Amino acid sequence: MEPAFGEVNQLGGVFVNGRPLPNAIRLRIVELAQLGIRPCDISRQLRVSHGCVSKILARYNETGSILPGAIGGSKPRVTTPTVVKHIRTYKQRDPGIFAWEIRDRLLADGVCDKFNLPSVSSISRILRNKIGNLSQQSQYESGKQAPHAPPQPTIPYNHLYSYPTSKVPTPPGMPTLPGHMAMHRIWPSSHSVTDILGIRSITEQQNAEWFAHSEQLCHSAQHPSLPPSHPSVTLHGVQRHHVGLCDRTHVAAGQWQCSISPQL
DNA sequence: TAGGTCGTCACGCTTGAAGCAT
DNA sequence: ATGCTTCAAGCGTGACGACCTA
Repeated sequence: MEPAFGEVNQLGGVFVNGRPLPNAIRLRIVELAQLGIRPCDISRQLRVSHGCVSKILARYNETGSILPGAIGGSKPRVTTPTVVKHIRTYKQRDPGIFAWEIRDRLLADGVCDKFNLPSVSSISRILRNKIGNLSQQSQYESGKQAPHAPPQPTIPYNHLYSYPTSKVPTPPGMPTLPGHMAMHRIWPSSHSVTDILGIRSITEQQNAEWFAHSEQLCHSAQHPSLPPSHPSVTLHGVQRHHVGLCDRTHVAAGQWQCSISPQL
């Protein structure tokens, strides 16, 4: 089956319906806005719809993060963290316990009522997916951690996109600042828009244009306070120098690394 | 007044967890 | 136990209307 290679919007930009824009573009939107460039100009320059630019900027202003939200899934209607915790406890106390027994105990202990009681299959899934390596984990724990095979970092529920584990996830409690979100992350695996679209070369070229163009826009934009050649831009406490804001050598759509060092 | 800008929303789409069926 | 379906979340686009400016 031939995969869909995205669509082209009215501005000539390539997008995948239903999928978020690459982080590189999202960051560019915020950066250009920080430079004082108007959203309509950003929209035209990045070939992203005005509504999208507006939405991303609004989200950034509200949350301080440019990252897209977690797509898919549904709210934990029954298997809440508390329920999972109790299931884990039951399993630890009695490794041979059956799913239906766990279900009964959840009800008996008042952890759940008849309305939010997980099904047996749900409990089985929890046991398999979330507590499946319990015995292995407890071995590690009892043995003061295995020297190798470090445990996966606990990903908070409803986390944003799970990025490849080789990349550093945003620590819990740490605000998702542009500097941290850090474009050290790459776009999700096979769903990478740039990979799907095969637009890396395009976006690279576009980025080069953006840098050149944004420089012009810096001059033309009503932002006289910004020195045209080496503006210092602060993104939520993350100050960056140089017009490009990122090392050009690091620019590659979807794998955009910025040399950002938070100013402490 | 015309053209540009901006915020908002409906739409069609993707995604993934929960729940159900086999 | 496994595979399928359902559902709810988020995505970007495109269009609309209100507002602003020359």
